[in-house]
Amino acid sequence: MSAMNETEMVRTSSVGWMIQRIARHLDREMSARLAEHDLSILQFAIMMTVLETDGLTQASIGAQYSAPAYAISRAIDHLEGLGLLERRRHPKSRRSHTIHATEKGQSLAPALYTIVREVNTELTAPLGKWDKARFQDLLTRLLPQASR
Amino acid sequence: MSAMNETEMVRTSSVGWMIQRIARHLDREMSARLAEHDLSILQFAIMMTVLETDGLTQASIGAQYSAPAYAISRAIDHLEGLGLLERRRHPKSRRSHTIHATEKGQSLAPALYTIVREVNTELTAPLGKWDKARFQDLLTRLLPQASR
DNA sequence: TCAAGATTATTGCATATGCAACTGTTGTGT
DNA sequence: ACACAACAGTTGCATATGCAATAATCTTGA
Repeated sequence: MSAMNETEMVRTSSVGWMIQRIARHLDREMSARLAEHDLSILQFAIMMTVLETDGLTQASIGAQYSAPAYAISRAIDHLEGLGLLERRRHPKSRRSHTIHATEKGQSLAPALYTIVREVNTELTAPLGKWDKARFQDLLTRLLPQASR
Repeated sequence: MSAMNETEMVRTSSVGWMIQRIARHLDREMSARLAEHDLSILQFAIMMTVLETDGLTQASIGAQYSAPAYAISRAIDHLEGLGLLERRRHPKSRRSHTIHATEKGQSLAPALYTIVREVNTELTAPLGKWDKARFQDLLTRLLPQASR
């Protein structure tokens, strides 16, 4: 404790600081792997969302990540340009679209799953099975807060 | 398990996915509070680093976050413009600078500490004392990986 | 010693991102 | 039915960011 100034104390005791560090590493790792498919992280996240639930509106996709509407709009422009998704008219409302994965989009799924699994495996390598489960549980308890 | 497709399984079992979610929330939270001081998150991180260790070179600051040199360069331009830091000639090498907090920079420290503490308190609110310590320990074990 | 390569920092340019304004549509209250 | 507010999505513009090229300096090894 003798050689530690206040800044260091604030930093080393900060859970947020550590999470940011890890997240930035994950960002770089994911970006590097997604570049091969010409996808940004947000575009990837949207693909995953649409693969999980077909036919969502842009607004409801955005709500999942608290992402602003314009970001979703542009990301879907890109994904539509790649032929992975398509906008269809909403059956009930003329101002919204429903978003659907194309054949090509669905065929990309396995590659995306692989990326997620690999990055996760690498990240959690230092943890044993028990610790990993515990960690996952702790994160889950923090998530609802983060989604507000 | 019946109503869960593969995408959902990949997502919900992904530690990285959860960390990203939490980190984005933290980003927004921090950015909002730092905006008042006209600081980005990187600029804030650099301030913290310099407050912790005075006289580092830009390269060594960058190494802390695996941040590219140009990002440090421009962030320090900004911080110098605000009068929080200053570049001085390195005593041994004419191509590097040493970075120092000004009076004004040092006087900003308490405000920065407060922001870190508040955001952390809010984040870890759902955890009890024991869980929080456990969480911190787990993160610490993942960090070395993330720093590579 | 000195040429070749590595290091430190900066900058021009293209792309990405955030904010605010805009269009078109739907909901609400009178 | 109508005016007005709220909502879904898009886009122009300014700023931020990433990449590659540059300049200056230092290190290394023949």
